Amino acid sequence: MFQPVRGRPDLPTTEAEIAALWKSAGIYQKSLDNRRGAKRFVFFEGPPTANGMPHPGHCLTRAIKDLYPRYRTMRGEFCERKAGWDTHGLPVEVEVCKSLGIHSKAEIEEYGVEPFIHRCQESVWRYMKEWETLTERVGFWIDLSKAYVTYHQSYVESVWWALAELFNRGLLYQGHKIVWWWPQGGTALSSGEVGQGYRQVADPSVYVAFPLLDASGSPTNRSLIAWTTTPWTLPSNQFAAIKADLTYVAVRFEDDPEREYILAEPLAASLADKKKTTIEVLESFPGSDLVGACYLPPFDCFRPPGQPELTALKSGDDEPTAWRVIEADFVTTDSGTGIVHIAPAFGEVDYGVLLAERKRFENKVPPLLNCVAPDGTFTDEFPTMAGRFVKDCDRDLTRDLRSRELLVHQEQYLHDYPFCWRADNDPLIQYPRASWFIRTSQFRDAMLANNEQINWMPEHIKEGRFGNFLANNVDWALSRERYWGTPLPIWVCEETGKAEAVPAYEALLSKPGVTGTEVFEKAKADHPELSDDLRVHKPYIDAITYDSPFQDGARMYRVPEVIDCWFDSGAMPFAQWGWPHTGSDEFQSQWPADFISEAIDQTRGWFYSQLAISTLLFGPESSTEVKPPATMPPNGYPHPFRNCIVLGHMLGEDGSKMSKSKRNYKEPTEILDRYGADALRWYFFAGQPPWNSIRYSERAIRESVPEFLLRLWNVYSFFVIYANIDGFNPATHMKNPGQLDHKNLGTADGFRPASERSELDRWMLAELHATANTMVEALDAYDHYVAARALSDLVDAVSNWFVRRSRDRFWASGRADASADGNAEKCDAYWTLYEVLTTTARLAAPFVPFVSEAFWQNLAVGPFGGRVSESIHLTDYPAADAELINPDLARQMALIREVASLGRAARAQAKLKVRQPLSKVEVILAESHKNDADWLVSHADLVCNELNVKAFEICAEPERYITRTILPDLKKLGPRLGKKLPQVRSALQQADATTLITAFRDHGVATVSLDDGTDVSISEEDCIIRTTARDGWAAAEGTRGVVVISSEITPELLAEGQVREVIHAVQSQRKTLDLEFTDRIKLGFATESEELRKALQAHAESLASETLAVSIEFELLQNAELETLDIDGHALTMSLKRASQSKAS
RNA sequence: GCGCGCGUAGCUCAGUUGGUUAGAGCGCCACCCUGAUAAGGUGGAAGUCCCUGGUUCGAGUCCAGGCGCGCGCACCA
Repeated sequence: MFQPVRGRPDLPTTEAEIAALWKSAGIYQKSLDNRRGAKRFVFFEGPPTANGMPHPGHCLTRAIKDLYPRYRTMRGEFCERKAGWDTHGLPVEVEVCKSLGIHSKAEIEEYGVEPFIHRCQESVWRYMKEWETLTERVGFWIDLSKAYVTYHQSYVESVWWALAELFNRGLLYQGHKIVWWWPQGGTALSSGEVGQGYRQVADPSVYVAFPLLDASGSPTNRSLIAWTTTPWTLPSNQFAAIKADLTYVAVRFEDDPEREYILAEPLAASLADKKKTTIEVLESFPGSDLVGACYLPPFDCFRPPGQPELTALKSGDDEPTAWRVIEADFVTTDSGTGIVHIAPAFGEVDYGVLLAERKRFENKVPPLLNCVAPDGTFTDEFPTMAGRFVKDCDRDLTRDLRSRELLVHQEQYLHDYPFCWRADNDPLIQYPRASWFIRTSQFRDAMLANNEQINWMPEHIKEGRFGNFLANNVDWALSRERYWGTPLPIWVCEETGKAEAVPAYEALLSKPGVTGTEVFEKAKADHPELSDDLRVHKPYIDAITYDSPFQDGARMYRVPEVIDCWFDSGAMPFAQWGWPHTGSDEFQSQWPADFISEAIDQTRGWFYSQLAISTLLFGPESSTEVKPPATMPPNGYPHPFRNCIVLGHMLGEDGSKMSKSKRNYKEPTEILDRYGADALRWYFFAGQPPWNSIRYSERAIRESVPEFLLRLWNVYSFFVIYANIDGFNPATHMKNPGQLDHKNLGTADGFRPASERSELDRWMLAELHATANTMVEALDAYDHYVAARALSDLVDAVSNWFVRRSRDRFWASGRADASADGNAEKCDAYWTLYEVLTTTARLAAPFVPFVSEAFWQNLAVGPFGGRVSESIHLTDYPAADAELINPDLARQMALIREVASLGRAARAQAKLKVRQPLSKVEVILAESHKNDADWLVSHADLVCNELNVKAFEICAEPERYITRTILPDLKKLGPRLGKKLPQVRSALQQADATTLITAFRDHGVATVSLDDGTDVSISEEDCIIRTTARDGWAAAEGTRGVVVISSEITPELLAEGQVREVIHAVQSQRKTLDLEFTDRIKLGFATESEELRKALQAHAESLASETLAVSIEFELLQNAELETLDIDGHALTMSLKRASQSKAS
C-alpha cells in the first residue's frame, strides 16, 4: 500500500513534513558523507549581510546556489557548502548610528568607540534568525553551523596575511589623492560605493567673471567667464583652463555695456540667449593667446594684494604659481564657456593640473589651495563662512559674487551627483586625502587574462560589463577612516615614519616590547560575554604598540584606518578557512570554485574583489611565498572561480525596482506560506533564463504551478489511487532495488522487459530516457532553463498521452501482479508509470527538492523500506539507458498525436462533437512523413478510439481533399542558386505539382525552365512538398499532414451517439448522487420518442456495462432520482437508484 | 556623455549557424471530458517581431543610425 495522497497538493504542508524528515534523519550530512572522497565540486557562498532582512532577490540567489550543488552531488561529486556572513562596514555602522540617533563621526567618538564597536558586533546578527529560516525554507542546503564570519579573528588574520603580502610586495601604499569623500562620515569611499549613491539633483550653475590683470597687477575691464556647478570650490580656485586650438572671442553684452568678457566662440551665443540679451563680438583669437594671462580670483582668501608674485620655472622663466590661464585638453564646448575653473583640491582632473604645473617649477612649487576642512566646513582661511558646511554656502557665495558684480549669469543645473550610499542626504565631495591604495591597476592585464578564462553566463559579461570594468581599473581605495571593519594591519614608527605590516595576531604579540594587550583583557573582565574576536578590532588593537625596529627607543603604532569590507568578501576563498594560518587542507581542496552565482550588482562587488585579490596574490606575477594550492590548473587560470551565473535583477509586481516604500512586492514568507518553496523555485528556474531580469509577481508564481507541479502531482495521485486498488506492489520479490533504475526493476515480479511491453510503454520509457539525456547535458552546461523545459515537456507527455492512453489498462479487471488472476498488460502499465514517476522525481529533485522527496518517500521508501536510499537526495541522478531511447518511435508517436489533434480540430470545425461516432477518418500524410504511413495504419484502432470513429485509413484519392504545392528548400537551394532563387521560386509556383512529383518518382530529378531561358535541374530533396486541404471538407491540416473526417451520420451512428449522450448523463447523475464508482445502479427511462427508445434498447448492453447498471427498464423507478434530459431534441426522463451496497472492487 | 542588456500576441516570455506558415504559458472566446474531477483536455481569435536605412536570392535573427526601458560607469569642471 502506498500512503493515500491528497487530491489537491498542499505544498507548504508537505514541505514542512519533508523539512522535518531531513532534519531528524540528517539527510544533508548523509548526502555529503555519501560522496566523501569523490571528485569535488567546489562552491563558494558569497556572504550576505544579516544586518538587513532577506528579500525576494535573495530567494532567487539561494535557489540557484542550491540547484547545482544538489545536482552535482546526485551526479556523484562531493560538494561541501560552507555558509558565510558579511559583517563589517558602513552598512552596520550606519544602522547602529540610526539606533543611537547619532550621525557624525564626532558623535560616535563622543559615544565612545568601544561601546560603539560592541553595538556593531551585536547588530550584525539582528536578522540572523530570519536569514536562517529563509535559507532552510527555500530548501537551500548549506552548512550554517560552520559559517565563516568576516569579523572572526581567524578570518581577520587571513585578511591581514593578504594585506601584509601586498604591503611587502609594494602593492599596498599610502597615496595623496583626490578621493570621493563623505564629510559627515569622515571617510573616503570606493568607486563601487560611490556608484551606488548617484542621484539627480538641481545644483546652482554660475558663470563667474575672472577679471584679467594688467602688467601692474590691477584688474582690467576685460574678464574671463568661468562656469561651475560647485560655487563652494571657487574660494579654492587656482587656475583657469582653456583649450589652445579653440577660438575664443571677446564680447560685450548689451545689458552690461561697461565690461568686456572672454569665452569660447561656439558658446558665446548660447550664453547671450540665457542672459536674454544680445551680444557684440569685439575680437576673436585662438585660445593659445590666453595662456599665461593672469586674473583676479573670485575670492581673495589666498591671494595677497598687489602684483602677482613670480616664481622660478625650470625653463628659466618665472610665472605666478596660481591664478593664471593654463591649457588643458579636457576642455570642451559641450557646456559652460570653454573656460574651466580649476580647484585642484576638489577634482581629480584639477589635481592632475596641479601636479603637472608643479613639475614645471624649479624649487618652490605651487601649493594646494584648500579652505575646506575634512568635515566639509570652510576653514578659517575663508573667514566669511568659516565653520559652515560648504554645500550650504552656495547661495551666500552666489549672492556675494553678485554684489561684487562678478556674477555674469546664474541658473539651475540638473545633473547626477553622488551621495553617501548609506546616508543618502549626505552629499559626497571630492577631497584630497592621504589614503591607502592597492596597486590593482598594475595588474590590469593579468586580471583581464584571468577573466578571459572564466565561463560567464551570460557570455556578454566577460567582454561587456565586467571586461570594461577591468579595462578601466583604477587603484583600489582600500582604507576607511571608520571603526567597524578589519583593521589595517600596518604599524608605523613614531620617529621615522617607517611602516611594516603584521600578518597575524600571534606575530604581533611576539614583537619586541609589545604592550597594550591588557586593554582587551580588562574589557573582557568587565564584560565576560564579550566576543574574543573583538581583540583584533578597534579600539583594542590600536592599544597594542611595540618597539620600533627602525630606531632605538621609538615605538610602533597602528595606523588608524580600517579597510573596505569588499576586501573582506573577496578574500573569502582562503579566509573562510583561516588560511594560511590554518585550514591548509581545506583550502587545497576547495579552490578554485567550480561554481558561484550572484546577481549582476556583484560585478563591481564580489566578482571583482575575488578576482582582484586572487590575481594579485596567486597570479603568475605573484612572488607570494606561501604558495597557492597544488590543485591550481597548470596555467594558473581561471581563479578563483571557473563558472559564474550572473543573475538578473528581480523586479517588483509592477516591473519596476523592488522597494519597500512602494510596497510593490510580497514578502518571501508570504509567498512561501501560500504556494510553497518548490513553486517559487520552479518559477525561478523555468520561468526565464536566469540572467533576464525577473518579475517577482504573485500572479506569475501562482500561474506557474499548474503547468508543472500540479500536473506532476495529479499523475502521482492517479498512480497511488489505482495502484492501491489493484494491489500493485513494486517490492514483490525484487532482489535488488538499487536506485529503482530500469535494470533494477527488471528483477521484480510481474516486470516484463520493455521489449515485451506495449508500444505505448516503450514510447514512454524512450521519452523518459531521452529527457534524462537532455537534462544531464543541459545541467552540465549550467543551463537549468533548458533542462526545466525538457522536464516540463516530459510531464506533459506522461499526463496527456501516457496516462490518457493507458486508462483502459488501469481500469481493466485483474490484479496488477503476477498472480493467477493477474493481468500482464495492467502490470506493464503500472511498471511503466512507476518507473516514470520515480525517475522523474529524481530528475526533478535538484529543482523541486521537497515534492520529489515526498514522491520518493511514498513510492520508494514506502514499499522498500531500508532497501532503498532513505532520501531521494541520496540517490544518483538518472543516467539514460541508451537502449531504451527510440527516435523513430518518438517521431511516430508525435505524428499520431498530431493526427488525433487534427481530427479533433476537424470535428470542432464541422461542429461534430466527440460523443457522436462517425464512420471514417482519412489521413493524407505530408511527403516528409509518408514513410510512416504503414505504421500509422497499424495504429488505426488508436486513432479510431481517440477520434470516436469506426474506420481509419490513409486516403486513397488524396487529390479529392488536398492540393500539393512544391516549394524550394531555401536552405538547400539558396547557397547553390543565389540570385536565381526568386526565379526558381516563381517557376515552381506556376508548375504543376503532380507533374513534378511524377518526374521525381520516375527520374529522380525534374527540370525547371526559368524566365531567362535557362534550365535548372532540381531533385526532390531540394524541395518541400506542402499539403493543403481543399475547402468544403471537414478537414484540418498541420505540418505532418491533413486529416479528413467523414461528416455523414447514418441512423446507426446517430443512435449510438444518442446512447453516449445518455451514458454521459447517467455518469453525471452518479456523480451528483455521490455514488462510489463501484456502486451498481438500476436505471429506468421514460420517453415519447420511439427512435430514442430503440436506440437505447439496441445498445442496452454497452449502456449497462459503462454505467454499472444491473437493470434497465423502460418505466420510471420508484423512490429514485428523476432527471429530464434533452437528447438531440428528444425528451427523456431518467430515473436512477443504487442497486445494492457498494462492494469492494 | 560612455558602456552593457532589453524591446516579439492583452500579460509574462521562448525563438537554435539568416530560410518558406514566428511559438509557449497565462488571460480571453467556444467546446469537450466527467472513474485524476473544486482537476483534465481540444479548438479559436489575437503579432507593423520598436522605427528607419543597409547587407543578402532571403532579415525577428546580421550591420548602421534613431527611439523607448533597465542597469552600470563617471573629469558634466
